[in-house]
Amino acid sequence: MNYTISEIAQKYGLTAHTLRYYDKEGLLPFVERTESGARSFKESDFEWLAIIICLKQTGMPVKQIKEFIELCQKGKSTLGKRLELFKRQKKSIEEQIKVLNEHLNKVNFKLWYYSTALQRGLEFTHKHKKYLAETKQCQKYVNGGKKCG
Amino acid sequence: MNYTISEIAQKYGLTAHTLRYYDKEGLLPFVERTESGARSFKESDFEWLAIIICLKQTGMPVKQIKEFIELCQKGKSTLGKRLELFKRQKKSIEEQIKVLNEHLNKVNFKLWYYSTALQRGLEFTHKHKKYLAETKQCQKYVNGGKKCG
DNA sequence: ATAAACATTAGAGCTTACTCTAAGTCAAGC
DNA sequence: GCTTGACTTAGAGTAAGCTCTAATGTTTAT
Repeated sequence: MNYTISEIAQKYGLTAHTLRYYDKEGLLPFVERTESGARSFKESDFEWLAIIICLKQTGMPVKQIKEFIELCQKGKSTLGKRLELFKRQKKSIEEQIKVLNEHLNKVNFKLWYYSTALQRGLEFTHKHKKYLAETKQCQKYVNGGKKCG
Repeated sequence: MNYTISEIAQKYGLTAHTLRYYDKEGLLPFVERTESGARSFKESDFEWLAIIICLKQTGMPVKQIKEFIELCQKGKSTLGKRLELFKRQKKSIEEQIKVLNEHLNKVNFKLWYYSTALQRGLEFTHKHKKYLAETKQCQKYVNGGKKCG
């Protein structure tokens, strides 16, 4: 079973434009063509697309994804390099998650701050003693006592 | 104690250019100036900078951060809107973390795949029975049985 | 007092990742 | 046979977020 570019675009939540752009950038060398030149995706391409989208969404630039695809094309002599690439990407994702969790704490603090302020109908200032005391308490709550923004 | 733009740039891992750009975009209306016109940051600006960087790193565009800063400038009548803003941002961050965790699974699978392939000195094909069996096993291991890539 | 090392501005330029347009080709249905 | 709609390409345009330049001014150190 073969698929057109717009079927694939829909399946992966992209546009046909974007897929052609990826192709032009060298991300889709595996995609075959019909006699008349139209791209013809097959089931075995799905895994490629999934990994491209994964790398994309974890912040890898298009150029670097292209390099990975090229490594894959070169055969098993590049297995080591590919392993290294994924080790780096794993570290990068873990770091991103860590940063996001820290920011989530900050946002939780702001949520607490604004909902408390709203409840009382007044905006606290940083000189407000009660605010300071409660801030400390909240900090304890949201991130185990570390200082937060 | 007051700080120059490059001191602040260094402290927050930005460039002076970027800080001026943020200022131009309306993100730093609280920054004061010296007699001669140079920006003069003070300690009370640190919290602003921290929250701007937090919103930035959690994917909020500069324009939207500007809107938040403007809300803050308008006083307590905007507390409700600010609360809403942070509720949305919290959801957004949680979604980002969720997506990254899913991708981390995919990357862990690739790590397992490449390190196994390297150990044996051969690249598995998808028709390889042993590969398929082990893929199933690995999938169980990395994400509790959900299909991955 | 003079040079070096900062600061300022407006505005141009760059990169990434699309996003769209124009002009054309091809296959299917009426 | 002709229209419709999906495909193709090259290449222009766009938006975000910087990044840098040029011209100028100010502060600091010798």
